[in-house]
Amino acid sequence: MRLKDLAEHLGLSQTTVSRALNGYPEVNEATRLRVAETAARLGYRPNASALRLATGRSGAVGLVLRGAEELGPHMSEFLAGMGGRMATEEIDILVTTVDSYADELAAYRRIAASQKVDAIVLHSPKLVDERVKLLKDLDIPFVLHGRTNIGETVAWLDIDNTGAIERATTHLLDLGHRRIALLNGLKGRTFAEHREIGYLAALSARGVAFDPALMGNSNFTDEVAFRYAQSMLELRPRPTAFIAGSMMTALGVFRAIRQAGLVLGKDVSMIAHDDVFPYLNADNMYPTMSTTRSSIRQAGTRVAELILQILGGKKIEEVHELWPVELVLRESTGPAPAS
Amino acid sequence: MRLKDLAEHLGLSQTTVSRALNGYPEVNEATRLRVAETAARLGYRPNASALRLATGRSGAVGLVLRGAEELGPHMSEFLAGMGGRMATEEIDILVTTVDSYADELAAYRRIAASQKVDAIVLHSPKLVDERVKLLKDLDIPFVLHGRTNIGETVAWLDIDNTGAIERATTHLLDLGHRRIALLNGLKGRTFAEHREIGYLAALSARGVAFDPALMGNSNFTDEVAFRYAQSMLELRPRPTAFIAGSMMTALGVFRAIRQAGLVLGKDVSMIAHDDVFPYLNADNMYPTMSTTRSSIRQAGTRVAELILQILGGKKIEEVHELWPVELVLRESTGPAPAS
DNA sequence: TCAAAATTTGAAATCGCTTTGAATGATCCA
DNA sequence: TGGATCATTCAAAGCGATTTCAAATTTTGA
Repeated sequence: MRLKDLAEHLGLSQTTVSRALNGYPEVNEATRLRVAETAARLGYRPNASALRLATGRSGAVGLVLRGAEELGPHMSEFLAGMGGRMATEEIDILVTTVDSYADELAAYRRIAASQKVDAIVLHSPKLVDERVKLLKDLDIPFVLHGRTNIGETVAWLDIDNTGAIERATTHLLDLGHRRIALLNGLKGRTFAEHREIGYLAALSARGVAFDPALMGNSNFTDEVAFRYAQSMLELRPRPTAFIAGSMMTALGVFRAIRQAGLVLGKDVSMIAHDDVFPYLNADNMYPTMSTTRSSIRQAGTRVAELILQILGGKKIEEVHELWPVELVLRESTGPAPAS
Repeated sequence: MRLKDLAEHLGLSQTTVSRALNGYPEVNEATRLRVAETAARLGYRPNASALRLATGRSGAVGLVLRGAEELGPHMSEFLAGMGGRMATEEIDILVTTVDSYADELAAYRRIAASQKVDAIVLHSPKLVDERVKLLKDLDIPFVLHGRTNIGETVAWLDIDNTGAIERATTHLLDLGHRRIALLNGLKGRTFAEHREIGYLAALSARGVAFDPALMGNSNFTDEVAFRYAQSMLELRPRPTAFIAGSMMTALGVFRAIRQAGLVLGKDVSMIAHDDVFPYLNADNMYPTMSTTRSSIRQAGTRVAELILQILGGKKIEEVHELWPVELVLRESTGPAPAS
């Protein structure tokens, strides 16, 4: 069913039908009603490609993922959040997976040149990230989830990683812990660097020396976390507290603690960063897990909203949001054991 | 940069340039080279919308997700698998999220009517699933991940859930277990029903009575699994073995076992179904986890391949794949404790 | 050597929509 | 009553590619 067919069916011109459906003012109200009713009855929908060609808008936003690493639980939550918001505007999300960083850059070039999307969501930035420059050169609107390239004008939404980890660390220090391990994200990623800054700031504020052996940088998988925690627990004196970068990490640390014959919340404390996965709940762990909490799904929803605003004409220098992170204390944190 | 610009730049007609780029035979080899070189140098890419309109192919496949529940770790792995394969063909994945089942049906209608995708991946089928009929009516090619509507001609790829759980159950019976709990997926979902069939078959083959109190149907979250396992472990006689529907479920069961002061692999055995998440490894658990294993990411890759075959003209009645599932025994399974 | 065949190129139609600019008829007011 | 204004409608021109059909040029073969 094309517009032409519908128009013939109605005995009207394509022009009028198109206008009627798109809410232009210069069409008789009775006609509009008749058109709307018939279109609905016949299940007419404009052909997406034609519509895009005519309007120059693709009705989609792009998301490029390095498949293996990035399409994990964090991303799927974020995606769910974005999807919810975009769905209400009937905007699609175009997911492109690539294998390498070079491929990622090429993917942006391709997407931009072929005009497949109206905007892009950029994510997992490094402190200095050339993707920003590329997207600017390509002149395609984008919102960054995270922060990068201090000083450069970019639309972004980020959580206060520094503040979160600083508070968590300080809290552990308050409880008497002095050997506090940090299982952080990959070196170079902005969020990981920010967390490190918060961690170091808290330590130095109390005059506690930083021990590089107590910091790990890796992906957030329970496996790597297990290994890290295991070897850290063999140190003497061993750490009495862990700050885990994600709930997945927390699971690994958890196992290592138990395997070492220690009790979480008593011998060893832990605070994990909780991105709020619906299937992995800090409140339902045993013992319940103290966390720094920020819903990554909500962030996805909001990023979608920001994209819509930018497409609506809002200036990117006005689009910045730094979300506070709450510290929720539960059973996994306790006073440092007497040494 | 439009085709027209490129053509002018080259002093050729759009026709010739288009042909040269698309590998038509009737163009001089020297010309073709010149065109290809210039196009590459200038970064020309055909406008996706125009190309789609002209060819009638959208170059995308659709995936409709009920956001909240479905965009979890399983789906993101599957998506990563699909994405990898589709990327090599420069086919996009269009992710649409919806809130309800009714919305899902409406989404398919919309997608089909607006011709946004060339094919659809249908997933998470129920034993009887009206979405199949809808997609057939809409006359849009699709591949089903899973199975449904026995007897109906559909292209599908599924794993042998029945066989997997039957073997797992049988193995536990062999170890002397008689009270075996099954934490299954949602009632009505094909895979869950298939697993139940395998479970019941194994029990009845050994003359072990089925106890409804030992079966749970729910989503695969560690939280629900924890609750189920917790209450099952309060039964007397209590279950001595668990079959967990996923690795997330296993984590919950794990915690419940430990909370009850029991030891996994000794007091209680467990076999979990492992979809092979890169961030949650059965080999690295403590104790290591016995599993029925089948990579959902590989399934995604293969489903993408099947879609390409169908788009290439392969008949859907020739597209069926039933994948065997391996049983990998590790430390979480042991002989039933003397009662 | 010259008509026929093969090679190479291009003009214009097409895909299905939006939107510009013009036309039609109805309404208004002096 | 008649010119100006308003409200509706439509024909046709894009949007940027592919593809049909025709034309120009070269090559072939008797």
